[in-house]
Amino acid sequence: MKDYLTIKEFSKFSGIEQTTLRYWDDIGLFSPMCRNPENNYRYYTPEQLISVNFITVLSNLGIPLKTIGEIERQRTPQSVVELIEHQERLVDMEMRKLREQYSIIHTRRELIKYGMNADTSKIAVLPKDERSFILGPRNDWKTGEPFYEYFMKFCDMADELRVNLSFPIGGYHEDFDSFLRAPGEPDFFFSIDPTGNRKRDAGNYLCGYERGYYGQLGDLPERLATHAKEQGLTLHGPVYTVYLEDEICTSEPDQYLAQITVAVM
Amino acid sequence: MKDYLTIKEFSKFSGIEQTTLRYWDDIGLFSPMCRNPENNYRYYTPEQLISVNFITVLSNLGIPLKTIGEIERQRTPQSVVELIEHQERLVDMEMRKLREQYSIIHTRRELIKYGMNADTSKIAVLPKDERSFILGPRNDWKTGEPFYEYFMKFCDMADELRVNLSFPIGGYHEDFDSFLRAPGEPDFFFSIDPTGNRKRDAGNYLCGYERGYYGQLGDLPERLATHAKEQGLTLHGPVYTVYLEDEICTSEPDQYLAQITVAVM
DNA sequence: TTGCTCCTCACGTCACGTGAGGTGGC
DNA sequence: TTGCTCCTCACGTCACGTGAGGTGGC
Repeated sequence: MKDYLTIKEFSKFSGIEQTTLRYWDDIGLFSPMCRNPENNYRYYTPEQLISVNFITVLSNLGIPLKTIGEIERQRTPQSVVELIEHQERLVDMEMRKLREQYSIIHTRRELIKYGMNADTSKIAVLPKDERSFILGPRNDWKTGEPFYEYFMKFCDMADELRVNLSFPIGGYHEDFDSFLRAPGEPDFFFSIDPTGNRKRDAGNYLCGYERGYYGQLGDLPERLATHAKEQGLTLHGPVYTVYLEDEICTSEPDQYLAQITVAVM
Repeated sequence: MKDYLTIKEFSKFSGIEQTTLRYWDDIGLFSPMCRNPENNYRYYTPEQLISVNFITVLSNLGIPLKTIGEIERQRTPQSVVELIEHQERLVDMEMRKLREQYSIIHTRRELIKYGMNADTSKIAVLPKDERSFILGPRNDWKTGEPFYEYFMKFCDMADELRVNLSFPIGGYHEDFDSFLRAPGEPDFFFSIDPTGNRKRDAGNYLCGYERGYYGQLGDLPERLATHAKEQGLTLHGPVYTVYLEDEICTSEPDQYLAQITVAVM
């Protein structure tokens, strides 16, 4: 005949830690129905197993305990419905955020894995899947202004462009000539965001790699040009520069891995 | 010609608070490229805008800063891929949890709203949609053993039954006779979980309400029986007892709102 | 006596947030 | 002088977690 539960029992049935129950008691959020006056033991009722659950839910949803206490004190069906509707919207936003975080690390992983498995020593024509991205504003390169000025402009516009800067960022030259003229000065930056409005179409791409710090492509541009000429390839459309391995997966800046892709007819 | 960014500028471009940047510097997680020796001002490079992003992502995913620091120090493409794969699984679990929390508050809201809009003064036959639930173990009522003994058994088995106790819980009588014999002693408890394996079918249900504390149904059982007899209704299948308003939305236990439903032929 | 459960303090933790008081260049 | 940015140091916050030291019933 158990009409009261000790803190241990209550903890077991509710799944809430004893320290948490004591803390909730201390701050006046949720207290045992009574105490043993002799030894001050806490005694909970089985009914409290039900009422504690809503606190757990609200707490899991990230609502501060103080707020939960205030809600509890003045709850009515109407106010609880409004609270829940508000929380439903917040959970919805949280889910969107999580999906985006997932997408970011997933995209990152794909790039790194591609780099790990690629034969980075040679230039080749390879089939590529469609990939979405978001294009930034045009970079008007002026002599003297350094690279990062343009990159920071891109960062500064991220909010407006609805770009999350945590997605990998690449360089976009309008055509191969533009790339050859200034490989380190892309006409645009782009964010490799799978929900982006632009697409690099599926198809065959001339593809080359070079290890080194940002913008240090060595003789890769010339090698790509020579390869295209020798093989009689017609290059068309934009040139994409993407770093498959960068500061995220290596601490040696001269080991970053750049990938250049440009569509062949 | 900005080759260095002040903490204010870096904060603006990266979206990270100045206090956070100082804290990350203090704990050695992420420090400015250099300091002004005279006034100790922090100076960041534009490249750091890129490298800080991954820290933000990992932190957003809930990885402790200490762990992020350890990862950073020994990162290789291989280890980062493994880390990301691990995180993808965690994000997946987090999304499941969020969906469940959403489902819990959504179910709660539906019940409360139903109670608020219902005409609780009269018994009526109403069409009901299909509803899923999870049935607990059978309660073998013995004289002397109080209600909560059985309820606690249900709580105790929650883990095995894959029942999340935060979903609303109801009473289930196998048939109307069983309900009439002992309205406060359901043959089973059930959890109103939309992903449950059992279903209360869509169809017409005799439906009555009563305000009062758990199990205090007053003369509702007899009123239901009388109504069914007068209207020539044949009741079949289980009787569901659900509290549409309970301690979650009111602080007055005698104002809880019970709803009884049983299918009519 | 031993083992177990409970108690109350007090202090630690994590990732910052918030002043307080002071500097330095225009 | 005023306004602005930056600094350090110290203390606060939130929701607990972790002992330390002590009680009480079988």
